[in-house]
Amino acid sequence: MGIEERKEREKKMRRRQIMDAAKKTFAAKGFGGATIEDIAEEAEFSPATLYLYFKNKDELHASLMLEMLDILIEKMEGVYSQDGLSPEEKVKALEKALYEVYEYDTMNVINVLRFQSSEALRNLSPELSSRIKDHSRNYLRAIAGIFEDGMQEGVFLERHPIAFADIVWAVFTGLVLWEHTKKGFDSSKDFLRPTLGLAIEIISKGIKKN
Amino acid sequence: MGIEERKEREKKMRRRQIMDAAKKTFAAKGFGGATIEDIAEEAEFSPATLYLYFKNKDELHASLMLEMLDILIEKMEGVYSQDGLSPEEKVKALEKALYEVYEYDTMNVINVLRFQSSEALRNLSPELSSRIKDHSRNYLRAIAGIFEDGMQEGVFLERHPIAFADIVWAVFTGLVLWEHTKKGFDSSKDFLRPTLGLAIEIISKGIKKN
Amino acid sequence: MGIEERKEREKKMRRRQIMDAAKKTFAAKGFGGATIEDIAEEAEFSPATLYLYFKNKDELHASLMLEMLDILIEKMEGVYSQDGLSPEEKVKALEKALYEVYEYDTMNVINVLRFQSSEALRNLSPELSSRIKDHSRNYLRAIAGIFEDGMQEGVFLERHPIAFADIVWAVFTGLVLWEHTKKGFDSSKDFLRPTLGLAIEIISKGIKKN
Amino acid sequence: MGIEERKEREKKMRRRQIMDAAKKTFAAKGFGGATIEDIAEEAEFSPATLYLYFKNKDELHASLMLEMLDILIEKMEGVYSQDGLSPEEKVKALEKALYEVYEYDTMNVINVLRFQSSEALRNLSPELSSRIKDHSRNYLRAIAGIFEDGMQEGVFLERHPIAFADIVWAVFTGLVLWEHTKKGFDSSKDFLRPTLGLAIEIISKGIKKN
DNA sequence: AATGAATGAGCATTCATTCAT
DNA sequence: AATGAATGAATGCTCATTCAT
Repeated sequence: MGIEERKEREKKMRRRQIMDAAKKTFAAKGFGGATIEDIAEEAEFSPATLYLYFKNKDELHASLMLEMLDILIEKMEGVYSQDGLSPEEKVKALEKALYEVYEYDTMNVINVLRFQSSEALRNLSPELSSRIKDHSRNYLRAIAGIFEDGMQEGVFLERHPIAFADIVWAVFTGLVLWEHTKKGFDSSKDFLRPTLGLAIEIISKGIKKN
Repeated sequence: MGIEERKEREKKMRRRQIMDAAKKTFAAKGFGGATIEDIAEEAEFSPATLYLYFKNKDELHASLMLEMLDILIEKMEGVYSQDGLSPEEKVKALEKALYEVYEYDTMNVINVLRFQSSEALRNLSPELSSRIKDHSRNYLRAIAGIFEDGMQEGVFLERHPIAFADIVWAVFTGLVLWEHTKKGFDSSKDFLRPTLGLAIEIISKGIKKN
Repeated sequence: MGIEERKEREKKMRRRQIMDAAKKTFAAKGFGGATIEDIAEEAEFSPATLYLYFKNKDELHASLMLEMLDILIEKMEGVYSQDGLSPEEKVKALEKALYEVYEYDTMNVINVLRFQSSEALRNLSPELSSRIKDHSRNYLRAIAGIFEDGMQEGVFLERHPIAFADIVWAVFTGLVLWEHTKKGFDSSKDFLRPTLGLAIEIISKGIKKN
Repeated sequence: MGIEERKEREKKMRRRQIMDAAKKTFAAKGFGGATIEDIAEEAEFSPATLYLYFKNKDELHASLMLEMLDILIEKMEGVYSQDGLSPEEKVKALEKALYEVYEYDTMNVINVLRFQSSEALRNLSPELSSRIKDHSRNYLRAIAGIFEDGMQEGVFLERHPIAFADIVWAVFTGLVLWEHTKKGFDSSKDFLRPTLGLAIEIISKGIKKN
C-alpha cells in the first residue's frame, strides 16, 4: 500500500504542477490567450498529458477558480467565526482578509473575477457550474453572517443580509477589476489598498444603525 | 441637396442597423462567441458589408462601448451640474441615473462592463484604447465633482474625490456583473435595483462628515 | 459630329488616365498587391468606373502590357529596317533600343516581364492571350530578321534565326529581372546598362561566322 | 534507438511527402493559385498537419526553393572545381549542368525562377530572404570563378567576372521562362535544350580573348 | 503513464465585380 | 457617364482535443 500511496501522492503532485503552470500562464496571457500547449510547456508535460489530469481547458481553469474560492471561503468564515470581535470589527477585518487574498495571488484573483463576470461561465459543464455556484454561496453566506449578527445586536441597519454581502463583494470585485483596468491605461501605481480601505470605512459608517 | 441628405440619413440608419444587430449578438453570445457572420445575419447584410461601416470587429464593438460611455458621461454630468441639488441629493440622483442607464440598454451595459474588465482590452488599437480611456476619465470626473463639492461645503469626509468616484463606479459595475452572474446561476429575479439602492444609501450615510 | 469627336476624345483621355494610374500603382505594389480601388483612387475615379473602360483587372493589366509590347515592336522594327546599318551594327543598336525601352518606363517593363513569366498568363481570356502572343511574335521576328540578314550576308553563324532572337530576348528579360532581384537584396546600384552591354558584346563576337 | 531512428525517418518522409505535394501543386497552379488545402489534399494530410512541418505557406515554398538552389550550387561548384578541364570546357560543362538541373525537376525549376522574379519575394521574412540571398550568391560565385580562371589564364576577355556570371544566369533563367511561356502559347515542343546550347556556344566564342 | 502525431471545426478579413440609381 | 453600395467567394491559420503506440 506504500506503493499505492506514493502513486497517489505523485499524481497529486503532477496535478499541482499543472495547476501552477496554468495559473502562471493564465495570468500572463489571459484565459483566451493561453493555449493548452503554452500551459503544457510551462508544466513540462506534453499537451496530451494535461488531459489525463483535467477533462478539458475549462475544467482546468475552473479548478484554479475553485481553489481560489476555497481560500476565500476559508478567509471569510475565519473572519465570521473569529471570537471576541464585534460586528463592526469584523467588517474591518473583512477588508484585511480580502486584501490579503488579493495580495497573496493577485493575478489569479483577477483571473477568477474576470472569469466570473465573463461569458465563458455559461459554457461550463452543469456540474462545474453548480460547484462554483455552491462555493460562491458559501463565502457570501459567511459575509452575510457578519451583518446578520450586527443586526441582531442592533448595531447595523436592518436590511437583507445577503444584499449587504453582495455589496461588499461587488465593491471588492469592482475595485479590483477597475483598478486593474486603470493600471492598464496608465500603468500608474496600485491604488487598491487605500481605495478598498476607504470603501470599507464608508460602508462601516454607513451601515450603522444611527 | 435633399438627395444628399437622404443618402446621409440612410447611411446612418444602416450603421445603426448594424450596431443594433451587433449589440444583440454580443449580448447573446459575448464578444468572443459572436462571429461577424452572426452579426451580419442579424443585421440582414453580408459580412463584407459590415466592413464598409466598421474597420473590424474591434471597432464595431468599441463603437457600442463608446456610445454607452457617452450616455454615461451625459448622465453623470447632468447629475453633477443639476442646479438646486445639494451634494447629498446628487449622490442619490446618481443612483437613479446609473440605474436608468442600465435599464435603458441592459445588455449593452453588461457587454461594456464585461469588456472593460476583460483581457480583450489590451488588444485594442492604441487609438481606440485612448478614446475609451478619455471617456472613462470624463464620467469619473463628473462623479468626483459631486464629492468635491460636498467636501467644499463641508458635508462630506475629506478624501481624494477620485477615490470616491472609483468606489461608486466599482459598486455599480460590481453589482451589475455580480447580479447578472447570480441570475445565470439561479435565473432568479433581478435584484439590482434594491441592492444598488441600498449601496448608495450606505455610501450616502457613510460619507457624511459626522 | 464635333460633339461626337469630342466625346470620343474624352473617352480616350479617361482611358489613358486610368492606364497611367494603373501603371503607377502596379509599379508601386505589383499586380497582386494593387487593388482596383487603389488604382481607381489614383485615377480619381470610382472603382465601378474602371469597369466602363476595362472588362476586368486582367484586361487592364494586359492593355498596359500590349502598349509596352507595341513600343518594343516599333523599336525592334525600327532597328531592323534602319538603312545603312550592317547586321553587326544592328545588333549593337538592339542593345541601345532595348535599354531605351527599359529606361523610358522601367517599372512598366519590369511588370510586363514579370507578368510574362508568371502563372497569371494562363488566366487570361483566349482573345487577350492570342493578342499578346501575336505581339510577341512580331518583335521576335524583327530581331530574328536582323540575324537572318546577317546570315544571308554570310557574316553570322548559320542557325535558326528565331533561336538567336530567343537568346537576345532571354538575355534582356533575364538580366532585367535578375538585376532587379539583386537590387531588392542589396539595394545596390543598377548594373543593367553595363551588363547588358557586355552581353551584347559577347553575343556579337560569338555570333560571327569565324 | 532503433525506434528513435525509425521515427526520425518517418518524420522526414512525411516532410518529403508534403514537399513533393507542394512542388506538384505549385507547379500546377502557381504559388498564388495553390491553396494550402490543395497541397494538403495532394499530400493526403489535413491542412493543419502541414503546419506541423512548415511554419507557413511561405516557408514551405521557400524550402522548395532552397532545395533547388542547393542542387544548383552543388552542380555549379562541381563544374567549377572539376579537375582537368580548361575554362572553355567548363563553360561548356555549365550548359550541361544547368540543363540537367532543369531536366531533373523541371516544374520546380520553373517555380523557383518565377518566384525569384516575382513581387512575392519582398513579402518574405528577412531571415528567409537572406538565406535565399546567400544561396544565390554562392552559385553565382561558382560560375564567376570559372570566368575568373579563364581570365587569369589569359583566354577570356578581361571583364568583371560577376557580370559574366550574371549573363549566364540571365540567359538560363530567361530562356527557361521564355520557352515555357511560348509553350503555353503554342504547346509546341521544348526548344530549351538546343537554344541553351546555342546560347552557350555563342557565349563561349564571344568571350574568347581574340 | 505519457506523448507524438493528426485533425476538425472555426473565423476574420479582402477584393474583384455588379447594379440600381 | 458615373458611382455608392453591396456581396459572394475565397483562404491562411489556430487550437482544443483525440488516439495509437
